[in-house]
Amino acid sequence: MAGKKKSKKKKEEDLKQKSLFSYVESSKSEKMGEEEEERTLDEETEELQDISEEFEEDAEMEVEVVQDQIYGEDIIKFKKAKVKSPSEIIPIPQDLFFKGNDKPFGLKEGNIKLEKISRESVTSKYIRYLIQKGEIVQNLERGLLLDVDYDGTQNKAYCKFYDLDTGEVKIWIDTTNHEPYCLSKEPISELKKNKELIGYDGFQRFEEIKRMDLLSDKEIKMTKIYGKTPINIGGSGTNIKNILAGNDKKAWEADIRYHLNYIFDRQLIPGLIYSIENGTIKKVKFKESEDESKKITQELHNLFKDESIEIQEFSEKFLDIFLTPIPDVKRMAMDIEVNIGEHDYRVPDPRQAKQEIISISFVATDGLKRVYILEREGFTYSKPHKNFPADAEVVFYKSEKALLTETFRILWKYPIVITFNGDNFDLNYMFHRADKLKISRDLNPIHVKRGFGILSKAECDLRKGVHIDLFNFFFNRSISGYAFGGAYESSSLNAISDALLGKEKYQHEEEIHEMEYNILSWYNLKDSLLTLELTKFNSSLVWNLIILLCRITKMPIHEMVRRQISTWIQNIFYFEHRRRGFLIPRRAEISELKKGGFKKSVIEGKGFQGAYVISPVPGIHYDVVVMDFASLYPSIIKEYNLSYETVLCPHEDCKDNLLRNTPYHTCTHKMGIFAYVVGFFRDIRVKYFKPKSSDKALSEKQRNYYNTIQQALKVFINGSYGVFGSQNFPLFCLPVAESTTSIGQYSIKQTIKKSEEIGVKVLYGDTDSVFLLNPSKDQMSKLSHWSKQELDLDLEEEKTYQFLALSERKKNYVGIYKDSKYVDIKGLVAKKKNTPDFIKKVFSHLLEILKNVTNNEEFSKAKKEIIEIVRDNLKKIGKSDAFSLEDYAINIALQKSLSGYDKVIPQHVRAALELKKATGKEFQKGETVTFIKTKGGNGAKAIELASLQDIDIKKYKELLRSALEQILDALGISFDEIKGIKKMDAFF
DNA sequence: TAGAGCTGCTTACCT
DNA sequence: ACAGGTAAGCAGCTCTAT
Repeated sequence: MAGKKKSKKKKEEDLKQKSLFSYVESSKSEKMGEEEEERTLDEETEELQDISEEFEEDAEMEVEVVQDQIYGEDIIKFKKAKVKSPSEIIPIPQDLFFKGNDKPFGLKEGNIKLEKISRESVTSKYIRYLIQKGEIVQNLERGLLLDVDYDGTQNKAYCKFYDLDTGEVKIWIDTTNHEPYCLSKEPISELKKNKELIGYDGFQRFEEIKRMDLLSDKEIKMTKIYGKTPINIGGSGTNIKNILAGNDKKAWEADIRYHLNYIFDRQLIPGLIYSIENGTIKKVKFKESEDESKKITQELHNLFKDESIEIQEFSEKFLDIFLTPIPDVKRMAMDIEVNIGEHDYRVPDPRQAKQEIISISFVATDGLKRVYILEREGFTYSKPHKNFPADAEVVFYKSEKALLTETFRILWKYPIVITFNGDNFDLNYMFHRADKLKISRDLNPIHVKRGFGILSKAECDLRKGVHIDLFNFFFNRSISGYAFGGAYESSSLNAISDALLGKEKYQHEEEIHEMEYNILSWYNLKDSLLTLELTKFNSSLVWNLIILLCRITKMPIHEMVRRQISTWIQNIFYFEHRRRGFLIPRRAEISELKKGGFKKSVIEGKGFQGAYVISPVPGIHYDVVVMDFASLYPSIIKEYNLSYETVLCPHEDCKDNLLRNTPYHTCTHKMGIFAYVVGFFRDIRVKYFKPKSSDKALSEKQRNYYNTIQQALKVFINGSYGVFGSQNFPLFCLPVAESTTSIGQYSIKQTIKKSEEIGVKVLYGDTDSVFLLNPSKDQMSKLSHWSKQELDLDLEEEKTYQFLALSERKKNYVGIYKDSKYVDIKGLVAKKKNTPDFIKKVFSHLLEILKNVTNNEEFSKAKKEIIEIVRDNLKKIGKSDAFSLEDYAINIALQKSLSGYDKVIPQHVRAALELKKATGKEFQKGETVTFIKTKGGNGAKAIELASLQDIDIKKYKELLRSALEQILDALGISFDEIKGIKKMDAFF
């Protein structure tokens, strides 16, 4: 039955900490401790049939199913296919075969003749086709702006709108005559003397403009230098930027990609609704109900009425962004299966596209459920798999070319196509495979571009529609970390793409190329079902999140889903600069003016000093209250007016406005751009959307929506400090980063002082928290008030431990929550994913005992039991009947490719190299190696090659010892003491 | 020449 | 192309006692 093996008790604390996404965390932790039973195909598939109902009512379940996919632990087990004699082969019923379709599609539709243009991109050709056909949209009532890009052939920006009335994508080309440009501080008269510039082919003309220069806090005259095309401005080779640089002059805003520049200049907001009238686009004020939006507008006005003018003005600009409902759009998920040979461990190279595509599945929001299957020799089909949905259809093809062609027909039809890893695999593969099969490019809907980012080798767009690769989105560090609570961090990225091909880890089961049609079709369809479901669950949470993030970042969807938080934040600030007529500074300008570096980092080689960690008071403590500063760094940035232009501002009268614990001053005239943007996000989340998201007076749908907004905001709030502190951030300003952490250090240190003054002992603390020994309500509120008064920061009660074990180690402790008895483990070896299971088992046994301890008497009792357990387990190591080989396994991730280890070769790398040599298995960056510590040889052996006799008993005893010492230390038990008892036992 | 002692590399964690 | 601080194990080296 669906999910029967998973217990559904949720940890109260998880709920509190992770809000909506807590179920991800809890399902993961439940998985950890459990033995993974083998689920049969039946169980799995029954689950899927119920998926749609389940997703409505049971959030926990959905993600479990999804998790299997993400983790590459797709648990489907198949029986090995039997080899059949020819008489056993039943032919496929004729009516299941594709019957042909002559209707033209793609660029073949209509009788359009296009002249050849060499080196033209496939999208550019499509746009020429639309122009010729008269299908560039001139009038549109309500269009959701999805994408903005640049088209080389037209030399113009173009937009993709989702027509809310027809569900189609409409393409609009800029009609405002926007041109590429960069800026110079030289006057036109001076620039005219530059023969190279004037004579340059790509140069267009000059224009005098004014910009506010934040660094000098003055309005300055500048020259706008127009180029013919974006590549004439920046990029590589000869261009205006380089010509200026060659003459020792600088160009401003020359590195902004054209389509983004276009968005900034036109102040377009992707994700909002626009209308087009006779070629002119206009933002639609979208108001479902006048009263409702008026009320919210009023509430938000009141919220910010005491804030700075900068925040008030900025908040106005976000009304639309938050108030406009997010339309649920028509979309289709798809997935392909490729015929991979036996014993082939490599992921097929999409650019080569050597193997045939044997199956493609489609699932769409309009009810489409379909699988296209290629007929191959030796396979039979009598009826669908018993779990194959009744409303899904299978179509067989005699040729791969027809199969792919018909796939393209569907791809042209849907406005939004969802894949999981389609950039690097599915779409990329189909594009190149189509070339191989000599399918006309005019029918091919895919546009393969060069990729960027950590893992993207390619970016696959659609010429007409929009492609969203969920792999990119889900593995964005901020999305996985802040929005989904780090739930799938432990999975290697490569394992997921492998899981989609369904081969890795399933060597013992039937492989894809051996599957009968009924199994293959169901297997293939299931992936698309899940992929679409990923965008649909929780009232389209993920889709809503994607659109909200587009609106907040002002990035086109194709770019937003593929970029990291630093680019998102950069874009927000560029857009804001342009909105207010601020000059976007050059990176070097900031660093020359504001050098910083007043304190060295604790860690050698880091850019600046970070947080302060209080040395713990070792021992057992009861009734410990943890208080912490609510979003410490963002609060500091807002309250202390930290921004690249305000810290060390040029005004004489600000020079004595020193920031605490730093040699820097900050501006008293205006609020800095970092300060008001981060401040606004923080305030509106904490004071408005977070309370709304749990407001019982609202409908569930509304609460869900507000929760999505507060979750999206959290991404920016939590990510902002890290981005500001990154040397690669174009607006990086060392004194800002230093001031943030330095004021943080000051705040926590003053808090310790104050606590002790009012008679509360501080046991420990890290960055933004203090662990207080049994404080009274009165003492806590005193501390809170003092913090607000003296530090301008909110110090709040976070949690209470009935029991807390501290060792002398920082970032290392075990606490048990007072009410829920939830065991909170931080940093201990036993918690780390590279610790062998048998150690984790012993450890959790100890914790079970500690759970009930509330005072010293109970503790002494527990102590005796613990000594007993440790002694017992030490003896068991290496005994054949005690632990299994898997219990000794150590998992370590490869942070680099195998060849990248040139300084030292760690054990896990040696184990991987040995396994590669023995079996040919490839390891990629990010993948996890599972190995056993062995006597002699390498000292390590991949689990695939090891047996129980190989284990190094001495090493494992050592490991158990050091893991347990972390907690035994705190309990006041010495390991030697335990060993001593063992000896005495042996004596008597 | 084995082993002690050290430094630096590597990974995983905490906030 | 988000930050710094901490713990732990090991690789690889030099030095030293034998």
